[in-house]
Amino acid sequence: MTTETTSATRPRWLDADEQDAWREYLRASRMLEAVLDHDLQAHGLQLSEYEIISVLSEAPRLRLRMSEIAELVVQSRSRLTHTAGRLEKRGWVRREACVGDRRGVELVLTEAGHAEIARMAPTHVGSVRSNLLDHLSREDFLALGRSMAAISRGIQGTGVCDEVLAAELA
Amino acid sequence: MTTETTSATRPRWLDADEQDAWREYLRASRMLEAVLDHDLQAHGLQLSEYEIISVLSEAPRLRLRMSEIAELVVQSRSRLTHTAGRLEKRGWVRREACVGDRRGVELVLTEAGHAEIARMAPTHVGSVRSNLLDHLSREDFLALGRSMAAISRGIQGTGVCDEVLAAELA
DNA sequence: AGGATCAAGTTTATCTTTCAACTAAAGGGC
DNA sequence: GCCCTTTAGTTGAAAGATAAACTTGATCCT
Repeated sequence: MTTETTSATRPRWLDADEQDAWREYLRASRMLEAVLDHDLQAHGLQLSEYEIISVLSEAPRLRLRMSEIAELVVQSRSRLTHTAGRLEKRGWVRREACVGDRRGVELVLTEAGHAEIARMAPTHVGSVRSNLLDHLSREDFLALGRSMAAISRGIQGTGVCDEVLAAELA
Repeated sequence: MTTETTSATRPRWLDADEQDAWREYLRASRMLEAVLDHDLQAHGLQLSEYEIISVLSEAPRLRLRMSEIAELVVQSRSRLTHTAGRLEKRGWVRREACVGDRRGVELVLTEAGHAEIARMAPTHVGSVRSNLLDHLSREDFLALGRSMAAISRGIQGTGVCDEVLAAELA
């Protein structure tokens, strides 16, 4: 029996089809990121900044703890601290002390921030549509979503994230 | 006159399923990037650097023009210039004048570079496997590849890339 | 041929991200 | 209560990415 472990052991190569698929994934994901980001730049904002105010806008009292945001948008805590600082400087977001936990900080969406996201959501959605949805059937798109969900569950399950996220969310 | 382009006009929102799929996509793609990048760091190299020497290693005479590389790996020319400089400093890559076009520069994989990629390919493939392939059936994975291919074709087709890549590959 | 235009790469300054070190507050365990 | 470990978040310096200006060489047009 050839030992079958998960990661580095016996790294049998990808076959031609798998390799193509992987290439396409990498290429398309980069293009998508570039084009979505570009479209948001019209509003002077990057995708990763947009994501932050977007999750805030859907949170219960328009507020979330830093660590929750970091987890949701997959950014390191450090990066989030810096980015939040920038958003705060523009007045779209405000820091507040956390009630139960005096170490904690909550990020709150301001009025201005709320107005801002309302203003750019249409553009962004249009952009997601024209660069992603429009090129796939609804079924293919939903299947894509399911596959990606399986991947993120898988990554979280491997314990790899114990290392990475320990580093990533340091 | 209100200028009517494809993207921003009539931005009907995504329905709940579409929205979930989009979220999952974004989240998983970020996690994947983080985890693959992390695994390569063990060899002191980022994914975007690996991609460059990887495409070189598969090119006809282990060499490609800067602009071709930029196109293949979806990086701006400027970024590639900087990154190539770093790789050159490590001795994995070398710049050579381009024969037919005196403006051109070819990036050539050195012996050391070739050895290096041989050394880390197993790790990387293992990482792609354990973080991506292992969580999907072969069919789902190939379907993912097809969908992503459709997306990149779609993005290139919109003419959006006329703006973006003009900017992106500036 | 001669000038305008365009394409390939690089450069420099600026902005963003990462990395490692740090402060401060919770949680245990005893 | 006290010490030890863990968690939350920040900081500052270094590394990397972006943007715009720039150089040089090709092309096109007449």
